[in-house]
Amino acid sequence: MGVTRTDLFTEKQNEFSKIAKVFGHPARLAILEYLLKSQTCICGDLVEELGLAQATISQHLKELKTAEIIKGTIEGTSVCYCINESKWHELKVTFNELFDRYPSANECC
Amino acid sequence: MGVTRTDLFTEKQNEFSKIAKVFGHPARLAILEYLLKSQTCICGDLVEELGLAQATISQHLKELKTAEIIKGTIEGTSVCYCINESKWHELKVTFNELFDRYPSANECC
DNA sequence: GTGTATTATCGTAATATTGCAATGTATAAT
DNA sequence: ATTATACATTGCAATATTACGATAATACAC
Repeated sequence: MGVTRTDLFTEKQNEFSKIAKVFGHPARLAILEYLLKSQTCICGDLVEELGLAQATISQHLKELKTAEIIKGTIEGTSVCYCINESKWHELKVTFNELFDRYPSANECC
Repeated sequence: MGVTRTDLFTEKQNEFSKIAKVFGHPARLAILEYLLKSQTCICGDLVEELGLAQATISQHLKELKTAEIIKGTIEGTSVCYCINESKWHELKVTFNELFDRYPSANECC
């Protein structure tokens, strides 16, 4: 017990929840918002921007990269991060597909 | 250590991540999808529908209710659940506000 | 009242996540 | 080659989440 029963759910449900979980931490949201705001790739400033330790930021960046929400390209001694545009658009569609499934004529409470 | 540093982030970031976290579990997604599909309130069938124990379902329902994503109205001895329409629409807007923040002219990697 | 059905809550075990110091790795500059 | 800089990784402690059996709590039927 204590382990998520992914076997009980559909592939889609597991995939979606995995992505949602990445958005489910304020540090990762802060990173994404900073990348959105900066209009370009960010090389390193993140540790100063957020108040977290370098190791912690690195860990969050890794999760964002694993989920393919951001890309990181090595630029000399630093790494430039930016949002993965195609994935970002894909996510917008995915989330909207869920939200739009609300029935227009719902006879409910 | 081990505790999310909510103090470092904006109210909005903390709120958003809290909602995203609710979507971050396949069982809760499965519940929501079932509610979307059923077109009306569901009284209890959820335990049979998903393969999880009653206590576990109840716990997930509680989190969905706490986040105000669903409503539960007592109907005799059972409880009828349905999606909170206004919150649902609000969430769609909130998520789209994030996704639409991607700069149209991004000079990036 | 008693019994039944339905859902909530409690207690607890297993696992996951978060955060950070310390250390490792890789590139650049001198 | 040495040093400095920027990140990544490791190891660990604190906390959170997930799951479920057992046990309430509540409403209904009788």
